[in-house]
Amino acid sequence: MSNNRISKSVIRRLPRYYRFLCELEENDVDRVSSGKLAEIMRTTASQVRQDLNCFGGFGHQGYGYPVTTLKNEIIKILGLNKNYKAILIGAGHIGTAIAAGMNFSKMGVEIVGIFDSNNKIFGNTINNIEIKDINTLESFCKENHTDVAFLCIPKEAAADTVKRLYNLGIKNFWNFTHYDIVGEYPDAIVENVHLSDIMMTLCYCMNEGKNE
Amino acid sequence: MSNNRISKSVIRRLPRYYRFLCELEENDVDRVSSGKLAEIMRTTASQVRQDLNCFGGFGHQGYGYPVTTLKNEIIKILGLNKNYKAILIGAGHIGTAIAAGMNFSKMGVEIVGIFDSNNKIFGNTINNIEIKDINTLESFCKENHTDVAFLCIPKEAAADTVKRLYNLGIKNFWNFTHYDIVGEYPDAIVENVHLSDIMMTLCYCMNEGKNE
DNA sequence: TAGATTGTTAATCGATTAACAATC
DNA sequence: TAGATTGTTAATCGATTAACAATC
Repeated sequence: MSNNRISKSVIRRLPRYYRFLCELEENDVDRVSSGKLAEIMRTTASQVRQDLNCFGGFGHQGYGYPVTTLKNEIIKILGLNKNYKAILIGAGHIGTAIAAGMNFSKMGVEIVGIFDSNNKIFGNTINNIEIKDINTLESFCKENHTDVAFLCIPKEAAADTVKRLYNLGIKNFWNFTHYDIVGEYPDAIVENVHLSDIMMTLCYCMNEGKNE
Repeated sequence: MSNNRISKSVIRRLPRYYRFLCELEENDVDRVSSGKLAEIMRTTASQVRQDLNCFGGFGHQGYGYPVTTLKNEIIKILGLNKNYKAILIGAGHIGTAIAAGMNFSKMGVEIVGIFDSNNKIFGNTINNIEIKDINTLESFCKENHTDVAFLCIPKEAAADTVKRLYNLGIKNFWNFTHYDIVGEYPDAIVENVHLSDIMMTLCYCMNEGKNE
């Protein structure tokens, strides 16, 4: 797995390759050409070959790519076999949706703790995971290995919470707030999901061309 | 508002400009230079000026950009003043989180209907909006103008639902499913949110560099 | 073998950054 | 006026696409 700086554009496409390869596998397709994969992905055969070649020669000339092998390689490349432990902070609407609605086991990720500041919901469970007092965060993390934190809290609470997490050695974040984690902690690894930004982009696109 | 094809990269940054300009306005800052804005946005002054100039000369040499004016221009550019009417399909975890947790009025968007196929929740409300039987979709849309649909349903239901919506003349989608709307309807305007893809990208980044 | 299809290099395209004259 | 800062053009950088020799 030669890892000489893969661009973010390539990485962002990997989950899509993974999804489509899973579908092909389910349909008992055992090989696929870059052309066919490109068609499914709505891109070019060139891009498919360039992308996959970042990680090694998984294809065979005249044959294409073996579906299952390639799928398994992408699992390893993405690290879906790593069994990451996650904690979720903020059991509000979005936090609950994430914890209850997503299939993390498919990605080798496990939510091991859920925290909130609202004492009315302490002890409630989401998917059999108890909601704990955010004040017990430090003691929990000292006893339970944690790889990544999902931030589903109001923006006002974010700076303080991230500081506490960072001080506990947690540097990986899935951030649903508008707090700029990387601005404050340049070595943090962050994926931001700014739903309202995406909604506004959609507003633009709906509006586009309709201006005179 | 000269609209000769603005690139998607620029559009995706507009909501961030908007957010930071709102913050500046709240702090009673009345002007800002491209350099200062770049610092806040963690980009370059060059990019800020290039971006803003796509839409016209909002700045003044030697002075910078007037915060409130610029903010209001971006509202118009994004179309946050259009009062779009949305319907939400699927009142499960993510649908509920979207309907209950987001501040759409800030973006000039209003959810006017929520639909689901589960008769156990018909009549329940989210933010005072009643959950209706998906079978009443057609009659509802014929009586109520609808600009955009939020798709928060399982993938299996997506193809059929999108077909019904498309046939009702709805071509704008906020898509939380993995169904490929544009593949099927090339003239549809779609923003996809693939949360599991983002999570996998984060897995990669957490994994990165840790491979020998 | 002939046909298919890869891996990889070269060409193109687009986005970002730098530079600087214009001007408030 | 001098200093600041824009608007805009040119240079650079990166990502995508095209082309083709290698080879299964």
